Amino acid sequence: MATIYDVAKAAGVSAKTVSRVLNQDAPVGRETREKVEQAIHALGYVPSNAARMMRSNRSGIVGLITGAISQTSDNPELTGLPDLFIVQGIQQVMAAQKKTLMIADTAGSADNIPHLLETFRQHRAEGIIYVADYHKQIELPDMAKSLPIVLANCFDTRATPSVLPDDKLGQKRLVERLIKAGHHRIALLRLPETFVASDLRYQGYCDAMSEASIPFDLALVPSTLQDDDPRQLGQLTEALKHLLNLDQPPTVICCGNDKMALRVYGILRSMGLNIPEDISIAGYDNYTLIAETLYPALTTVELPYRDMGRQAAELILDMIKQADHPNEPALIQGDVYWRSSVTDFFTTNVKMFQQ
Amino acid sequence: MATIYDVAKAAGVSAKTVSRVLNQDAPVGRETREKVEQAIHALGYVPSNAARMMRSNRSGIVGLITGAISQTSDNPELTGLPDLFIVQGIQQVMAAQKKTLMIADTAGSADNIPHLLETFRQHRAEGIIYVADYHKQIELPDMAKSLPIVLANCFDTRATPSVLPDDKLGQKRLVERLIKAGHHRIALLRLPETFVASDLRYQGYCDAMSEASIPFDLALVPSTLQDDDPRQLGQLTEALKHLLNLDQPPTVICCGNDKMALRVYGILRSMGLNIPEDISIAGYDNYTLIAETLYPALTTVELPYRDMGRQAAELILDMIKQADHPNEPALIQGDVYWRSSVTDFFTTNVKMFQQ
DNA sequence: TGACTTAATGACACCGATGTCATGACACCG
DNA sequence: CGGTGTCATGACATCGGTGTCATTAAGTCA
Repeated sequence: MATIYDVAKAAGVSAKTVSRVLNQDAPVGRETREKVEQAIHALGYVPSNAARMMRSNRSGIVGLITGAISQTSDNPELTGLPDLFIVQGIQQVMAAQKKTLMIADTAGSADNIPHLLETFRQHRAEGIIYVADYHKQIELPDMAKSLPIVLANCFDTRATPSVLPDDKLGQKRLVERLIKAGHHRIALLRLPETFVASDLRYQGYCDAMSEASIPFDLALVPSTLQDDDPRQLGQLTEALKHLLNLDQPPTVICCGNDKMALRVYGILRSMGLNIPEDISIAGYDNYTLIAETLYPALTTVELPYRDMGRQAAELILDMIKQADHPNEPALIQGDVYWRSSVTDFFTTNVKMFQQ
Repeated sequence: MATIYDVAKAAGVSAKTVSRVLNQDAPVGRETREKVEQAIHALGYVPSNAARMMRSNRSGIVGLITGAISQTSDNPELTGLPDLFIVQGIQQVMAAQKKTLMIADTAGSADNIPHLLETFRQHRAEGIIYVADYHKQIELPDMAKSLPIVLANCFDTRATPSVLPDDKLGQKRLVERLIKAGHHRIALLRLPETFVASDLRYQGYCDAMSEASIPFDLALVPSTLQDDDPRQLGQLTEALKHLLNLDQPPTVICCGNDKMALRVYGILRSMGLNIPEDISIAGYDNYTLIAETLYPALTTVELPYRDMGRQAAELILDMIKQADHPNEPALIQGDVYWRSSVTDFFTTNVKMFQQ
């Protein structure tokens, strides 16, 4: 591969002049510039990042640790790779800032993290973003303290800067919207309690109900589900039967996530019920593959992954520039996507065949 | 950040000796080694990849170009991010070989590719893998020729080494398995013709039917579908009505992919039909989020993404070592996943509630 | 017209590792 | 006891860029 000296020789100038042409950091004569540019083109010269880095001591590299690539199989309930959208948001910001994103993954085991950090250090990464596959608490090894670090979709006990989805507000907004559509008997099928989001969304549900002065009814919130798949189907069926057999059955069921909603669709239909004529269904996540493909399309709340990614990226870039960092997690809001799986009692026009 | 000289000074030895301890490429006295190791630990020293790279001229970096991170929205039919599994397979191999994977994405536009290649060159990437989001033909800029390159999930007209899913064989195996289960009237709902896979799978279907001496019936293969979402639902409904109204209706319908199968579930149920009692359904892709979550779980063919990734990674590493490269695309087989959406007429035990 | 600025360019050191070569201390062999 | 080989270590050059400083020529101002 050609070096700057090869270019210099070919153009009949000094290496430093070639450097000036490349970086435009000092005036270069028109003719000289053209000669140099020709030589660069002719030789197919591309400057070596390594050499640049050595001199400047700035790598322009931001490290990203995720289990997204090599899927974490510890929780089969959530193997949807949605966290990839976070990576996408990060990538967008990094590309715009001409930073290089170096992605490493945990291969499903947190034990690999120290090794990944080591690799990032070797490459002189300027900061690190850790992305979790779902909203959860984590604990990073001490080693991670020497570099600016941002957590996305997770948090720890040391107040490491983090970016999180606002699950509480999201569920609250959904329920508010359901109430506005004329629903009063609103059921909530919670995620397993092991998920941080489970409790936050429950709080959001309670807040919305209480602000609308609808008395809380525990019968509408069956106990949380187990997360191992084979049993969930049976539990779901039980929970649904329970809800449907109430004196005042719900008019709408909020599912813990879109995947659960997909299951609920199947079970309800096997019971001979139509959605949304007999009962309305809402999800959470706005996992579009499910939410938009289901028939009828699913009303749900977005998990604002891309936004979270962008925020996390901007945060780490700020922290790299100034060693400053926020103390509170950034909560990112997700919108309600209103689709045809929920009846709006105040809209006569019930669309049957619309996506 | 500490340098090798800092370590040398702290340990009272020369930089070269520290280097020897690090690389274990020459004998070092026991005592000296311990002093050096202590100094490394005390200073938190991590060797600079950039400096190493300059000397050795080997970066250990493999570049990866994909639209997976920033989703390609040009084909909303397939926005499932499945190609991420390919990246996962690649990552596995690279990590095992201690190579660093540098991931860049096209941000949805092929125009960015030259810029990405430039960046990889600056980092002195030793080879490049291009990953497509679905099986398709592509055309890379000429620029790409100077570096070893492997295409995954796509191919070009210049016989660039590539790794592809064996769509023909996959569909053939599925149909063979259906026939073995007692099905003779097998319908195929094809993907839009714009997809390479559409035709290959059609061929696989025909091969299996003809090898089983089942006469080909065009009525069982309605014309391919359009790929714009809103119209597809209507078309699907039409196609299904057509199939169900035949004198000899199919006992099983093969859908172009799992997502289409998800739609078909919804439509058939709204017609009052039960799966698989009234009609069996099969998909393609083994998109587990759909295939395993659907009720009943979906029989489908795996798109062997992880394997393709691994193959592509091993191929590029071979090409880096020896400038050798294969002329024929590597076709990767995917298994049939037999689940409860298809009736097996030779098995009395029809499981109803099993995933 | 002399002092001073600005443009245009090159010589040289330096960033942090490692390859090459040299050196001194022993051990072993005949 | 001198020659040869291995161990243990250091001095120094080198990889490919860029920062610093020097130099020359040309233009500007009082």
